[in-house]
Amino acid sequence: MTRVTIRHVAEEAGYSVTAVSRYLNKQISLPEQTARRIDEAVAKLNYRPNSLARRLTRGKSETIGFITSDIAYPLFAAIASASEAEAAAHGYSLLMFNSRNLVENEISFLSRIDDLQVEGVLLMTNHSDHGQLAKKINQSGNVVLIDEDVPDADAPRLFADNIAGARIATEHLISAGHRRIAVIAGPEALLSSIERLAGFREAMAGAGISVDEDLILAGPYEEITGETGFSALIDRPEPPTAVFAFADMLAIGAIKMARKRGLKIPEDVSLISF
Amino acid sequence: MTRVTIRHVAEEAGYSVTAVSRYLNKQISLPEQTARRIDEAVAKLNYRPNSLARRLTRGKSETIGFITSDIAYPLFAAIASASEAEAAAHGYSLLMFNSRNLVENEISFLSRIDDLQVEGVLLMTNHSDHGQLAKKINQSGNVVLIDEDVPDADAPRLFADNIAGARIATEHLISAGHRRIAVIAGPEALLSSIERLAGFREAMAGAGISVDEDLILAGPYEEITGETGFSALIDRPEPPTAVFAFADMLAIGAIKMARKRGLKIPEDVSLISF
DNA sequence: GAGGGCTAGTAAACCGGTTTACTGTGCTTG
DNA sequence: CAAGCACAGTAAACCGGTTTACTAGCCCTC
Repeated sequence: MTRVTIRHVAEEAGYSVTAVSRYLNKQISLPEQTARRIDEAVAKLNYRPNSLARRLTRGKSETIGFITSDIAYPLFAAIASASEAEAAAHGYSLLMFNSRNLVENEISFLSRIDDLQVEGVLLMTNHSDHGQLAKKINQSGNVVLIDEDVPDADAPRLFADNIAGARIATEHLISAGHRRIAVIAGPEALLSSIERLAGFREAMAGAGISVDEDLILAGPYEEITGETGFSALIDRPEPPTAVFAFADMLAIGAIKMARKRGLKIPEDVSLISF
Repeated sequence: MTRVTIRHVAEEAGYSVTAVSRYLNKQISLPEQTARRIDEAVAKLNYRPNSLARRLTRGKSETIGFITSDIAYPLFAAIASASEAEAAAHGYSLLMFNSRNLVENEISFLSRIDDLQVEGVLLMTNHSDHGQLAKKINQSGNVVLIDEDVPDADAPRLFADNIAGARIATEHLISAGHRRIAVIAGPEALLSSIERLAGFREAMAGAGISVDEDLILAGPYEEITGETGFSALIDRPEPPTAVFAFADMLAIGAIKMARKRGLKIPEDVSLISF
């Protein structure tokens, strides 16, 4: 079963390759009879253009890269789903990469812009950058930063409203009567964590509650941070009555630890997550 | 900024394109000095081979398709993450497609095997098939069925142990003292749902408990099925004390409905999910 | 000193499309 | 009735790699 190429179609139809190519790409209009003979040849041979060849000549891959630390994180999976739908609507496909939160992986994935594997990249990083990533982004171009910032990168950005979101979450806990509210935050240098913390402080200040700095813990956006953070908070002499986790993975870790230690949510301690 | 091609490198190094190509692909060993001059030319021009061109000549795309109904479903996201990791370890990439559970989308995505966009496909379907899908799979080849079967398809398969899993889940509920156990199942024609139901019945029979057929509801693996199913079960004259949801999406729907109706899990009714 | 074999390369065809530049024919039109 | 133009279609170059088949020079050996 050798592949059917456009040359086979041309031969079958009795026209030149050029005519077939241009007709199939609708760049030329041919008399009805000619068109029909080409259509028939295509149908008879079941011709499907080799998309690799087309992309090579066109210089476009009709593919967009999608880089997250791990697509198994629910937020990223949701963004992936929505992005793929929009890409598909424009005839594009999404190429998925999991960086495992390593800068070198992110950079090597971004290189695929250079070798034309992808036309652009949606980048959701999850750690702070010391310049390498920004440099690569500026070199390659066609990168969009989603959810998390890369300082000094020259790229469009699309972020959640972290400040307002955190304020609303905090206000919800306050209005439920909580005063001792703990925070399990993300990495200290990350925009999302900084902004969410700002929103939290804003809400606390607005309610006239002073923030107990000992109740603010930070760490990577991973389950283990939620587990150890929750444990540490509960062990304090004056434990919090509510915990605000800055990400779902942190909340999941906290829930697991609560169960392990026999604490019930929300009876024993309230939990809210961004 | 025109692209740097292998011809530029050859010229810069003072050797033929052939030599450069073969050297870079390690198909030839050259004297140290020659090798160095090529390396230097590559470095100086910052040459990156055009992967589209390479794929065209090699006839391989080093890409695998990954088709789910929606990658936002946690199970699929987890499988995607693991698959991508394994693919990356072999130098392959994963192209993501969300079929929205429509056969025609699955079929059109599978066609990308035909036009060489992907070398193979991991297919997780979520509905029963009336032959079209199986036909397409058999035509294209290089499809692996994951999580859910397509009858009559000639393809390798990788499924969860649905029977044993459902049996264990059911036994867990029974050992916790439950006798009136309800089931919110998946689509009746789907292998996963059929097998899980078999596992459930096995466990019930093993414990000598008769199954109340009115407590077995079925529907698509979507939140709404969980919501309406849970509601219907609760409204029965003799409601169940425990509910076994055959998928996470069903359980999420059930939890939402429980909250809406003021019922607590597990105080008022137990819930377990496959 | 002719033949064999190795080294260090090279020219040209090829992958399967797209695109540019061009041709031959017939119909208008001044 | 010759110039101009539209129509229908084509040959060949091109995209940027890989691969096949081949050569020129050198050393070794019988």
